[in-house]
Amino acid sequence: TVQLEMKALWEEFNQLGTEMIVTKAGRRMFPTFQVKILGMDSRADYALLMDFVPLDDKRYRYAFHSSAWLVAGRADPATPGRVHFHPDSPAKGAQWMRQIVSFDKLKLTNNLQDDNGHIILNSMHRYQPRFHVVFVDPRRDSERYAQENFKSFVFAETQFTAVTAYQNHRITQLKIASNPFAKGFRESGDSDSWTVSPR
Amino acid sequence: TVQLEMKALWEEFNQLGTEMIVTKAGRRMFPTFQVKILGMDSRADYALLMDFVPLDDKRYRYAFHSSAWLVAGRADPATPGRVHFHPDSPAKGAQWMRQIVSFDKLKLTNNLQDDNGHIILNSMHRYQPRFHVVFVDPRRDSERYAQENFKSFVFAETQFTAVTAYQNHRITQLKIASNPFAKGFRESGDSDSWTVSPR
DNA sequence: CCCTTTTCACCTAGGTGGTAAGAT
DNA sequence: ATCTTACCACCTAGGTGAAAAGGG
Repeated sequence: TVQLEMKALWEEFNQLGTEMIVTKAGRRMFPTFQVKILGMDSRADYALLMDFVPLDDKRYRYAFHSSAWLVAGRADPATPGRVHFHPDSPAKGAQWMRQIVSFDKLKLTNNLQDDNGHIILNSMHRYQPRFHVVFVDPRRDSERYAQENFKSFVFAETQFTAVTAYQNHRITQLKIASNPFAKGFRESGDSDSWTVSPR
Repeated sequence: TVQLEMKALWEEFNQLGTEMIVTKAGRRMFPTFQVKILGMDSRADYALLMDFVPLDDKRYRYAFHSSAWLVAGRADPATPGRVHFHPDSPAKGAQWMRQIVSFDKLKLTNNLQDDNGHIILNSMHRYQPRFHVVFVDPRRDSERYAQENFKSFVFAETQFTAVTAYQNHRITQLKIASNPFAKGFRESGDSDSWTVSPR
């Protein structure tokens, strides 16, 4: 079983309509996708990875006057469907379960020619992150058991719209309030209410 | 075979008598111990690690007037003989050989009660870093082959004296001139001659 | 008009030796 | 006297959204 970390924060973003910045150089996600894993075989090897699937076949635009996302037509041509392996992969179940697994090295880009292994997404499109656990099968013909050695997890509250600049100002405000790296844009209270516990 | 990186810099320090700071919280080495590895089995698993052995059974003090290290008696009681595994261990030979292997997470401490897995050394004592390659033997009774699955490398130019504060001012100057993190203490030329290539 | 790119000040996070005070 | 500790200003390295400029 897998538990999503910072679930309350994800839900707060999701309620407003989460946006994630994509840049040419690659931008991290915030909130960071982090999970707590239980029930692995401590001594077996696993690889952990993520990918992103389109939530629909549409392109969106943001109507500022009504503060709402509108369908703006059919989706652009699909981007190369990349996968991000957690850099500690492969590792023993015991190591994965020891602490929260954080995908903070994952970056999103809109550069179709990206050469850094980042996840390529279309801006103004909606995506659903997926998390996959692959059991590294020691058997010779392990390919044949690919299905049973593969488990996927989807958390609906992590879906988002890719953007090159934030559209919904309330999303911007929540990012500034909750991401430590954006502290420079906080004006007032600074209530610390969303200070993220380290690692 | 194993090649020591930044060999010229190590030799320049060694000629003056290298000193490495030890602190309660742990201090990195500078220069960083880095090696290029050749001749591994690309598909086999290896663990890479370092340890530190006393160069002699003596305690030293520094005579400022003569700018020389003098023997100050017998060594203090030996510290716990710890080992530092490279954090990427274990990994395939191909991955180790792909690029320079850097032990930049290794830290030296004088705290006998250290709880962070750092290397514990006695200040004012001389040490020789050692580098070890362990072949992860897939055989069941691999312990019996420990000897043949183990290779050690010693570079005499990396030996040093552990200190809590620099003694030889020329060592201080060379550290300031060659360590990017000490750039704040450079006064003049800033010739960039010792700028270290990244990673 | 709508969206993207570039640059920037302002942060987090952590590695430097200097310095002065502390310890033995 | 000799060595150690704690704190500091000053760096490296890199993650933020704002703002202005760029592109179709």
